[in-house]
Amino acid sequence: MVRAPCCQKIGLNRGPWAAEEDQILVNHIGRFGHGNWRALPKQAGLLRCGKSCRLRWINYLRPDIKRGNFTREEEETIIRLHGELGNRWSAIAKNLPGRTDNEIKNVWHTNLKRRVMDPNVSLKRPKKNKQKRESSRALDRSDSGFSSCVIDSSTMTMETSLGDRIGSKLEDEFNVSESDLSMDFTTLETSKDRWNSDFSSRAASDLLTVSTEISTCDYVCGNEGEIERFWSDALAMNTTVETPISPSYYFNLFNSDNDIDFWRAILMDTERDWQEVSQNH
DNA sequence: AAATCTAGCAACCGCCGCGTC
DNA sequence: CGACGCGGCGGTTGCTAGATT
Repeated sequence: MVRAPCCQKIGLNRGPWAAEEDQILVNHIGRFGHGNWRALPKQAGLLRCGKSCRLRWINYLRPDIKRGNFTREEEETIIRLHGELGNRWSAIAKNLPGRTDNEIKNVWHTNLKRRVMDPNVSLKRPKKNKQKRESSRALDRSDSGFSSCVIDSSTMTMETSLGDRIGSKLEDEFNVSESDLSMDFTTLETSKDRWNSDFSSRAASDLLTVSTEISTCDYVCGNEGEIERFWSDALAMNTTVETPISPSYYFNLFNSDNDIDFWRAILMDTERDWQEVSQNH
């Protein structure tokens, strides 16, 4: 007896997922879980095969997925584990929380493999203003932009999972030079002097509204005197402090985008999480 | 400005291993 | 023990956006 195909493909949707399909899948799994992938699409009312649903959930919709560019540490881990394990992507993924085997496989083939072949090859910078596919933008809940702001006696480092998006924005619109950004565009590090002389007037209130626990109030960088107060408070602490940045910061940063609904959705989705983190901080 | 090339990555395909009957 | 069903995995494809010519 010939084994039945994994799904009856006639009449089923293929290709990129629509926002409505994502929503249905998320809602269904949220309510009932995913005990049986094959039965799930029928139960949920999706015109997809079970495999497609499983893949979409695991690689994209799962709430614990970490998006954004891979950090240098993650890349080193992949290279090291690939040396030990070979193309066992799922085994490698187990060592990188929030990353999927598919994503690791992609980053290996598009970037890391060449670097391993030729260590002299430079790190490729992410594309500027890269747009996600329409279907993928629909429910980009995991691209929260959650971040940290680390302040020590002489520098401020902002780190973001928004990767090239924030990097491109900073570079293009606020005259932040490449030297101030990390290779993967996830980190902006600046000295107090450079911040004051080069960034604060230029970036003004568009750039930064940092709401942190160290402050007990908001620093609206760019307003007269606020940046000085920011640094004087930071310097007075004389310690390294790590706190989350409010998603409002990103909303302010990107609020000139045409795709305002997209960013508003991210804001709404993450503000709640951020408040929880802040309360526990 | 248009055409072409390239990189990134979501999604598909087919095979495999394991559990069940 | 073998057939079957299912989930999981790795290889590959093909679409899209950005870069280059």
